[in-house]
Amino acid sequence: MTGHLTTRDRILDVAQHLVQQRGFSSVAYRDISTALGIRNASIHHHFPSKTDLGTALVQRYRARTEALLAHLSAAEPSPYQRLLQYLTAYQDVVRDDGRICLCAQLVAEDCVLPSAVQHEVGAFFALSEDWLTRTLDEGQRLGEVQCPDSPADTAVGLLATIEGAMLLARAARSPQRFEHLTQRALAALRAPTPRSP
Amino acid sequence: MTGHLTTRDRILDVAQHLVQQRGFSSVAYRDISTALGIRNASIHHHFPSKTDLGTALVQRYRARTEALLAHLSAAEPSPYQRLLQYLTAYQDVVRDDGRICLCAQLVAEDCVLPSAVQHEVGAFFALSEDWLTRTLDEGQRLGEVQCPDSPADTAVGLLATIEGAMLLARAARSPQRFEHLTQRALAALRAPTPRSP
DNA sequence: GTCTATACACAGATAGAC
DNA sequence: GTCTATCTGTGTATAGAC
Repeated sequence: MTGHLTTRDRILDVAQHLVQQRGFSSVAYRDISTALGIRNASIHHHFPSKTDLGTALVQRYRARTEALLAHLSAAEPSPYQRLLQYLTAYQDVVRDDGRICLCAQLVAEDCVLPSAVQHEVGAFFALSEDWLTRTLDEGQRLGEVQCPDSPADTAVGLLATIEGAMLLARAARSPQRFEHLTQRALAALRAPTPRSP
Repeated sequence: MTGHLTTRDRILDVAQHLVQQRGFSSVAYRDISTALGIRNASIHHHFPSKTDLGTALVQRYRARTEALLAHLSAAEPSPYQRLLQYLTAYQDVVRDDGRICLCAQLVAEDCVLPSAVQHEVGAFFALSEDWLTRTLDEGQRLGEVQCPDSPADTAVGLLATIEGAMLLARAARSPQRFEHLTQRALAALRAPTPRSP
């Protein structure tokens, strides 16, 4: 369905990839334009200021995440499987070029970001937290999941572990570290099967 | 014992504070010099290049952390209390001006850092992980702590939660969020008291 | 919508006087 | 050890031709 991407979309794609690696303030127009074989001025035509670029970046990221989470909730009946697939999405990112969650990267440089970007980042985490809370809650009611605390507290704890695991995996230069860490965290929440052998 | 700080030390103090807020690449010589009422050239006299400054910064941070952990191990007999005091140190940082762990901040901009700094950051996390592992292990042998997995795996999970909690607290602009999150994570590791009422 | 050319601010860094 | 003065590179941003 995506045979032809507009220049605007290709700018956002490259920019997101680079920001996930280096951070917003360490990505220059030059980096994006050379990667695309265009000129700086072309980027400014689509995004007049860097603030505009940053804002579009997080807005798209949040909207896509929102869509992914809604899709998971609709398509996968098992809450525990939903959580596994949620993790898989992040694992794919971490495995690729030392990237991490866009918003984990952005929140690290929070105080030098345009306020519009700051607010979108906050909204992203609130969104993730809500979805995790609802999913854990449903999983618990179905007997698939066992939360040590309330679903809401467990959700924040899980989210913190996931975001922190990206940092540790990057420090260790080991994407595997992220996978091990998060899978263990999720396994700890699985309810014991009612009565196996 | 610290009535008079050398200029070098004062530069490092201000620089660390700023880097913990904004990140290494977003801190300029200008920021440090104006904060101290000196000139850029003076900083260059003590740290010829920014790489030198960054390296000295993480080296000192790691050495101080090493000293703190050694002190905790020596001064506090209860492993669980040691963990609580470890958390307290981070809580003080998070409460102050939106700062986070220096190395959490640095690892976010890992790929734009001088390699000497990168390696020190890796060493910091390895150090923290080792100490947590030993402390959890001892706590488990004393019956104070109950690890869901091996002490080593539990230590990495705890460290990830702590580092991630800093990011979430910053995004939510709520230092309290860090405290709640980490205290819950630690409480989950406390072994049930043998036989209370 | 993309280009060339350029303006302007600020970064890190160096030379040399005091 | 700190200063003034200056160099050089790079960043964002704009004007205007095609």
